[in-house]
Amino acid sequence: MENKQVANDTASSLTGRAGGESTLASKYSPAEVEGKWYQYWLDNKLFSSKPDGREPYTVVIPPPNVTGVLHMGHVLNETIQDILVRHARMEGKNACWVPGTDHASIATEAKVVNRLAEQGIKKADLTREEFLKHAWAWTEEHGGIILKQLRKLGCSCDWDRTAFTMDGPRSESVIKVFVDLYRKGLIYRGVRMVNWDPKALTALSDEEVIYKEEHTKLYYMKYYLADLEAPLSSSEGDTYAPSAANNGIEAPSGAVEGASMEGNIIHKDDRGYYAVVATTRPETIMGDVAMCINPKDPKNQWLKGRKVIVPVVGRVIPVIEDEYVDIEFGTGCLKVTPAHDVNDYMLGEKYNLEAIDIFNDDATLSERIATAQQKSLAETKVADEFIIRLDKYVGMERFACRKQIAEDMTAAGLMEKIEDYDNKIGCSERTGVPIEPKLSMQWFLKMQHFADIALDPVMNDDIQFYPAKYKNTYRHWLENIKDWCISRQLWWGHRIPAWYISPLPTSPRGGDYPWGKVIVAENEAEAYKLALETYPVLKTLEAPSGAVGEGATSFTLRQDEDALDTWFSSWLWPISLFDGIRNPGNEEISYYYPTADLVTGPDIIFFWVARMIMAGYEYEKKMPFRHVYFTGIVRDKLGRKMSKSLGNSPDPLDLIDRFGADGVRMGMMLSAPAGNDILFDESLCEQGRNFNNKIWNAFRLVKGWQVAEGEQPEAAKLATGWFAAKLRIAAEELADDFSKYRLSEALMTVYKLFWDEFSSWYLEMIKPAYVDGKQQPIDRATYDSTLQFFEILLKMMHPFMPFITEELWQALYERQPGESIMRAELHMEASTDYDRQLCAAVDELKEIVTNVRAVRSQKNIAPKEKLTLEVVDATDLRPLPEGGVEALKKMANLETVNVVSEKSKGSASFLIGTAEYAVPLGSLIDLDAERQKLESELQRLEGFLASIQKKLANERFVQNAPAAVVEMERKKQADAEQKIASIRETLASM
RNA sequence: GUCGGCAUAGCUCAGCUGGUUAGAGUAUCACCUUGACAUGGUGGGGGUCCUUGGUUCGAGUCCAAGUGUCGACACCA
Repeated sequence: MENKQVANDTASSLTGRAGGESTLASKYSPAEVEGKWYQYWLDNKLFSSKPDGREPYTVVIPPPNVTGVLHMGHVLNETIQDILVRHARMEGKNACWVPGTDHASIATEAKVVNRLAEQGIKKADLTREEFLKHAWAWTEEHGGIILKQLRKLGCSCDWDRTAFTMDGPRSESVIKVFVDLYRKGLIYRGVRMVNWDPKALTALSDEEVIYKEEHTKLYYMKYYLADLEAPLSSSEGDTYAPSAANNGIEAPSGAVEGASMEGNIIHKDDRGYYAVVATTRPETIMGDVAMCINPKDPKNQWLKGRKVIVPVVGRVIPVIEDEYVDIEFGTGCLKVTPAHDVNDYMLGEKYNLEAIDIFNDDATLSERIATAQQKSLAETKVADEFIIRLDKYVGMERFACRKQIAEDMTAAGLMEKIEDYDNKIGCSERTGVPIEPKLSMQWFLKMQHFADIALDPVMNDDIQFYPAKYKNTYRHWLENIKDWCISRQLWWGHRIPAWYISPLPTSPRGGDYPWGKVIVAENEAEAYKLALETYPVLKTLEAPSGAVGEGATSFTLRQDEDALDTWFSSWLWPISLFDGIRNPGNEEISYYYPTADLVTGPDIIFFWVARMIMAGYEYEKKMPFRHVYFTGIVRDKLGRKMSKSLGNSPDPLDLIDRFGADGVRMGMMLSAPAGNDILFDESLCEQGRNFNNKIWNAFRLVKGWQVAEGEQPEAAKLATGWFAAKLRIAAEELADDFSKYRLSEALMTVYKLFWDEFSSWYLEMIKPAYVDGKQQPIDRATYDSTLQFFEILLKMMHPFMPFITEELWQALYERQPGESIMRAELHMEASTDYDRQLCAAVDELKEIVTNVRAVRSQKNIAPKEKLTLEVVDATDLRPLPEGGVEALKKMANLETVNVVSEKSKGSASFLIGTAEYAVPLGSLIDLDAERQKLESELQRLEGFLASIQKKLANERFVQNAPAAVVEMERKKQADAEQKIASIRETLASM
């Protein structure tokens, strides 16, 4: 409490200060500053955007799940967006960052179901309306927490535009699009094999299935020949090839004519001949309707045309032949279960096989298995030894059943063997449970049309991907596109706008009436109208008493129960946010669309990115965004994915408390090279916080100075000229980094610019001296320049660190109410050749200073002790820029800088380029150490020279290399020779 | 299995169309409680640029093969 009071005073005393003595705390305290400025930005509507004459810069947020909480992945993603948005805003663009949340159909519904379960309520006991009431309550309770958290991070979203994928305008847009696509013939309904999530009880799209490696078993089961009368071979043994060489062991009689018995692998035991089928899912034998072999499989020729008995079940099934079967896998015998495997389904279609669905929706065993068994046993006589009554499995969970049936089969002698097997199992992305392929009636979107319109713009870089490698992934998906299953057996989501025409109890039945026909329309009234138009026969029916409205007739409409896949709303996001679906061509969509940059993870390139591109071209005839920046996955510093179970995922809000939002943002960006995974390390946030502190203290220094009118010192004149040049050059580097989305490099550029160039060099060069323990005032010109530089630096840093830069920007000069660094534009002049020369000259000065400091360090000379510097063998000080001598004296703490023809005895010398400098050390000199140092330098130079000479001695180099390169080598040679001579001379004189 | 990315200092990464004996940040070591900042200052050490071959006057950079690693996609009854 007390602490806070002090800090508040600090903050308020800061604002409006114009010079004078500093009472600022020596440590920057972000907690006292960040909330204040965020509120200020909100109060002054600084995030808000309206269409105007400026160039728009639009970003739509990848909407986080409405009930989600902020995690490190969000921090990365949103920080990048905020940096881009703030940068664009400061370029003078009309930046608009639209926030919002996603209803996340399946995830949210699962959460609501769980919560209801905790209260002892089952979803099945609720009506749709009741359930939705709970879901909305949950959404309102937890919804938007994440948006609040984004404010802590400093995100400059236009909050007035906050949208939700299930709010009014977005929902209407979704429905409109569904109807439109249906009418275009791109949406259809049909029974297909889909990915069924038995926990969520819904179908999923192919993209929602993730494959997991698992250690399972491969079960080898015996399928006995149904022709029990076939004569057994006279020989013993399980496996043999009945060739002449094998003592004429006979194959079972009745083989298909012409089938070669050569190389067959035949099994038999005392029950008879059998085929072996390998499967990972023995429980699915209950749905077996055929066995399939490859007609070209030499080891299974003997099975051609036969019938086999499904073990346990006792059903007699045919052996069919199809080249789909892999001869090499298992035994080459495939059991065909059309209801429970995608490929088997295809075989079933091809050979007109029955599909026996053995599971209930929750993947427990259905009663149907028992009924089917009874039916087939009634048709065929199968000995009891092959059969187990299936009643015992009814209601059993699928994995329990698998275990049980394997045990039972082993006990009954129906199992040949069981092997360990590594398998990849398709699991639900959301619930994690293994997917059950299931035949069901679903809605699909035809994708070929969309793939056709969405491929080229990415491949020819109308839409640019960063990094570009994801173009390949994108192309691969589009070139192998499959139809999109868009219906979900869920309630939380956009309900499919399809109605089925149903008779009333009083309605006549019969072929003329369209009972069960589907009508797709935006709402029920429309559907009603459309039904009557489409099926005029409905008009002939008498309206029951009490029916109202024109054309009211004796039928009813029953709406489809299913909801749409969440992504069916997300794919419209860049359009629906500006109401482009409901109001095509409105002012907002015309102005803000296409958006500029999309920042998202590569994991949703198909779910979302590709589909937005499709919708964009379908509905706006234009790309939805110009650039896509794919972030990496945030991992811990050991490279592991962040996960709750590992406990290696820090809470972003906790990090913000400890390091400040600016510090966390910086920590994140320091480790975030575009496109690579991010190895997040808390110590980077610490580095960020330290940088904030550095900025803060530089500010304390500058604002603590007394200003006096007076001559500008030579050193300061040089420093201000140099730093102005440095800023111009840095601005160009920054612009280049931004244009390539190299944000961590841009950050590193400003980091070094501020810390090294500004704080360590510039401020030290201009800092007024202390005389008699009192700091001297600074001259007006230098002070003014310094404040200007500081302001430019703050602007450059603002996108990365919005809070501290606002705090200091406000305090740097007198500001008007409502003004903000956010809206302060940063326009820099182009750098010149002169700038570069000046920087090179100052770099040389810096090198001299560094060398003198090194001499001090090596000789243990206190920084306070003044030294002399000799410029050896020069006629004057011309190599140094104007003011350079003064700057040198100040930075290296030199008494004098002398031009000498020969350096003093007992001095430490060094070379900068070809110029030699010496620091006389008198008795402090350690000649041996000095000699050693020079000799190692000499050795290095000689090696260097040798390599150059070798190059130049090579005729082909001199002939083939560009003249400029050869010239450069010659210069290097001359320089090296000169340096060597100079060192030799020194050594000789020692 | 197919395709793609990556491999450079202890760590994380730059290094662009080949052309100084390879750079940054961080870590580390030594020294420094100076008057903005010890969340600091100054200085130092640290590399077989994964391996092998090739192209070239010249390769961290281009090509090929291999190894390791990460990812996408496909199949696996």
